[in-house]
Amino acid sequence: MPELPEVETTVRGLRRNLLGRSIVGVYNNWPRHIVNVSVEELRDRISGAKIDSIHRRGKYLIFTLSSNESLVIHLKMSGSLAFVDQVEPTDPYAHTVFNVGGKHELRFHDVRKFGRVYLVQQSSEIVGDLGPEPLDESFSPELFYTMLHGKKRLLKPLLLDQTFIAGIGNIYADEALHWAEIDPRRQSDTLSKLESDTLHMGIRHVLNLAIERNGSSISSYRKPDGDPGNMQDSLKVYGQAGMPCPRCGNKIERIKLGSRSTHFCPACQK
DNA sequence: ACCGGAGCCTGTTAGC
DNA sequence: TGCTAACAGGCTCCGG
Repeated sequence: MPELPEVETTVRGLRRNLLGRSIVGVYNNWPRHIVNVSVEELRDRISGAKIDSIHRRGKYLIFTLSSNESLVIHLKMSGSLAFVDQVEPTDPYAHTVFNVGGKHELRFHDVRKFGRVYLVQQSSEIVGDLGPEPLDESFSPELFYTMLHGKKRLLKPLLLDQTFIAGIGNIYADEALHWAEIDPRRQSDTLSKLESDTLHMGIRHVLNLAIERNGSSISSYRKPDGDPGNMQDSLKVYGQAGMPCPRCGNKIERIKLGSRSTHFCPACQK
């Protein structure tokens, strides 16, 4: 589910409420949620630690603790994080819950249980292999062109490869390619400099717009305050198979690419 | 190096 | 209306 914009929205929402608070307890009812330590060890090591900062890297959330360790969370397909008053009714899908500051909880709600929690000395142990951040200054059009020509792969699956570029998922890959009028079935090293520059712009445009709109809530994604995002209403191709392309009016198609559903307009994406 | 398929889970939706 | 199969925003592992 959540891609870069949804994770970024979550991070921004959590910063407002969590910075400076101490973790006082951990509850878990699905041990596989927590990857590299037991629930007991996690509880022992983070209880009493203060949350010093919250960052995003790709689709990971990184909580830096005063104990000099980092709590790293990946929401995977159906995860969301909610900051709630402890008196809120129990959520049966909140498989991991952090008690923060006594009267509040950070609840990791995750219906499909794919989400993961790690406790590490250095966040690089988890996020070290990720590709560049698409919204960073350092991710230049020139760098992107070089990256694309360093591979011979189908464009769409390449954009989903987190070691190639971090944070893009199925929705925003399709949206960025549509914005740039580029066919998702193209080979990465066949893009001209102009096409590469346009796709670079499309990626940034689509991600920034989605952040501005607090992400896409197609089914389960929620902001930390429980409200949905708004970007789902602005999607041009994702989930729009059979509908007219908003740019040229031709029918949007859905195909499989890299075993992921891919939505595009065969008329205006060349 | 790259691709496709299976697996991890459960809920919702499309189709018969 | 009711059942079944397909599908879902992610990612990893495996074999070819």
